[in-house]
Amino acid sequence: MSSSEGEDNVPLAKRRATNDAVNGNGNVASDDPSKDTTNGVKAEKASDSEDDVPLNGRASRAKAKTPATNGSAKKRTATAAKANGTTTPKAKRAKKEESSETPKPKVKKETSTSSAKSKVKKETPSPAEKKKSKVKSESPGPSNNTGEEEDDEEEERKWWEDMGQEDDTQKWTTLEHNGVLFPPPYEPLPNSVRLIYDRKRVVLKPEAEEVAGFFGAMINTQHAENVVFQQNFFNDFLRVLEESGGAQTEDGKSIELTDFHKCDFTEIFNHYEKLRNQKKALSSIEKKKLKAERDAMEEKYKTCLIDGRREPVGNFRIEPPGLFRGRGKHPKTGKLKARVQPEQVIINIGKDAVVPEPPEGHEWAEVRHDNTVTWLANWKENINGNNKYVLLAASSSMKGKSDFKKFEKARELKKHVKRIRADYRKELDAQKTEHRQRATAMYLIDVLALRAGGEKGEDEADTVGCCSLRYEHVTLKPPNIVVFDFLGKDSIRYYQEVEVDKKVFRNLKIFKKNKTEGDDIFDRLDPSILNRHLQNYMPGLTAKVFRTYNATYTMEQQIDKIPNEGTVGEKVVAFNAANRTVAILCNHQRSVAKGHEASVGKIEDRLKELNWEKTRLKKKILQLDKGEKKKDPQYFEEIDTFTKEEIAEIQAKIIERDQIRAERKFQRENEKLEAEGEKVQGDDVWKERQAKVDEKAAAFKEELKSGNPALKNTDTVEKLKEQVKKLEDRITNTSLQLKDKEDNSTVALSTSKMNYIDPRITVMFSKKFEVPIEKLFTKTLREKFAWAIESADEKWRF
DNA sequence: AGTGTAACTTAGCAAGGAGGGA
DNA sequence: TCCCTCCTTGCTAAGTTACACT
Repeated sequence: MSSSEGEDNVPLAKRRATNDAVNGNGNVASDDPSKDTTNGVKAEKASDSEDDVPLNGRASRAKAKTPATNGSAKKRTATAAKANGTTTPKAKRAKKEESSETPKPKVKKETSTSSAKSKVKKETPSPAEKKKSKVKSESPGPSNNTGEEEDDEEEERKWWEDMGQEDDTQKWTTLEHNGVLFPPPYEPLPNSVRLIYDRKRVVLKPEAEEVAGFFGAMINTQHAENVVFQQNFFNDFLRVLEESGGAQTEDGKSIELTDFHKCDFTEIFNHYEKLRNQKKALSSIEKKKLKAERDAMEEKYKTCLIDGRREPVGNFRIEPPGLFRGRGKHPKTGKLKARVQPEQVIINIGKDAVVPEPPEGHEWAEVRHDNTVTWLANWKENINGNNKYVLLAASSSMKGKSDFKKFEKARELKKHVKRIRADYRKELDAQKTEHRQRATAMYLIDVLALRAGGEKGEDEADTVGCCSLRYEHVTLKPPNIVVFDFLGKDSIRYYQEVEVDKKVFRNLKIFKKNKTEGDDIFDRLDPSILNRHLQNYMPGLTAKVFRTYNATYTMEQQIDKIPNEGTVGEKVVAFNAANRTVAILCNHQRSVAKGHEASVGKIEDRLKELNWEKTRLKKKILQLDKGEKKKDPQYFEEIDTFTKEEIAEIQAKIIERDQIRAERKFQRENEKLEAEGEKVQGDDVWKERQAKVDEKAAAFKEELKSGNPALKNTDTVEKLKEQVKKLEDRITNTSLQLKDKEDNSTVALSTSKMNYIDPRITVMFSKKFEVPIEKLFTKTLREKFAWAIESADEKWRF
């Protein structure tokens, strides 16, 4: 709604990220800097120019306060909000709670369902409440839900119409669900399939065999070639082997396994490969039937009831055991990810709901009734000790609300960004190193969209973000070019040569002084310090909000540049180009698809061919009328661009292709005839076909010699010119396609579309440019962003 | 004040299915 | 019509951030 008032933002210069990602298989693509197409980047976004907002007491106070302050976050939040004049929902709540008798529920472990419930009920009798009681009466048995109440759906889904006054410490009032789905038990291999060790087939207990199977099934992947992965797998395998009583040869002698390289998994691999193929080979009817069976069995897990509304559950499946596929140089990659037992799983559910039954003979670790969290179940994973959660699906109102809030927060930042930028510009000169570092980091986060960059442990992959940048990640090229080269989240390489503000350059130089490889550049800074500082400007402001803000802002700028003309297809391409700018800003890469090079090569060949065909047409024109050349010499300039060798090559390719096509066609026709019980075509037919190909080849040869294509007697100058035109269209189209393919080969558009670009921008584009939303959002995305599709119009502004 | 952890959000990859061109 | 490509979908790893704890 807030119309773009300000040019407070110079659009980001185009940058080109490198494709040198780690491919997720632990192989850091060995650096080949020559490959890095690096364009210098001008980074000057936060120009203090025309700063009409008075830098009033607020800013200076915030600044003065920050260093000394160690008051509670709550206090600061309230102050900031007050100073702000804008009473955000959060601030309102804070005020409310201060005055209300009940202190803010400090709930973490113990459940305050009842107290929190009653409190909220008194304060906000929301529409959802009313519905709740209504549905409640309809569905008596909590957990035998099969998704009936379809009637009041439209009503249900419009949570976005009354956003803003909800309590976000309490996530639900009633919650019913059917728990989680465990993976099927291990099915031992048939006796014909064994691990082979030192050329001997060995017998394993199912426990050990399962682990060997995990590896065996993936020996064709990159993981299996990673030495760390092999080591970690083998250690865990040996441990399980020992625990299960060791291995025997087939004649019953016990055998000790000690050397990974003596293991031969081919039998196991072939077995699983066979199963995969069998599954693939099923008829579509059988596949459908199996799917229907699976769906029926999973039905009850797919939804839950929250405050009486039926909501989709996301990952209700407990993660199956396997080998941990840590990314990049993760030290634990390949370790055994153990099977999760019900005894490890905590169920979170409403107090009055029926608790789902654990699998026969088992029990849940705990049944909890914590309404301050959104998860339905959780367990601790054994590799890193992380918690895994069963959460609602992206299309649920719970996720929708939090998405909505995320984007609203980014929009809120728009109001403050000018001042924040002015401040960190000024603070680039601060006396205190801490402040100078903070300002420099803010610059990087704002301009380059870096992540916050928290500290990481020894037992994780060595990746960094802004605050954790080290000496070796930043190279300075005077006067003010900085080369960033580091592995970020997911071990994706960030490589960027950037022209930065002179002060930033100077500061980085200072921060690097007297340090060496391994030392933190920002040694006085970490995300919590940075975020604490940001809270002074705006409640809830953190480093990551800048990524959202800048992504959406950039998208809006890009869209504003698109002319509202042309076909839908052209508009979609333009939209994607805008999207790509954002993806590049956020460094969203993907590894190049396996067949990419080949398929690009194919298109290039095709282009070459088309261009050659064009020169042929023009040569034909000249044969018909030499005078044409005088009329328009430029038009005929290109006719000699191809050397004889190139032409020969192109011709050979065409003939080769024709040959293959002719053969294939002939074969297929015969197969069909045979299937229909008719007589197949004989040699004579084939000879005819072959002759045609040979004829063309001969004509080509002749043409190569003479330099002139043979004319057809239907050819006229006009017709030929028309053909040239058509060819030109095809050429433009094909090169556009090629460019798109190349541009997209290393850039992932989906991540920014899904997580960073306010969907209302896309909806605005859809409406303003009359491009159906289906062309911009997939079905899942449309479900996820239903709130945006309904609430934004063609005038919507970020 | 620093550290650890819970709770989410963000991320790229693999498999599979839909859709489009020869 | 068939194949192949491309895109979606599902999966789970890897981040961030708030907050509890000491």
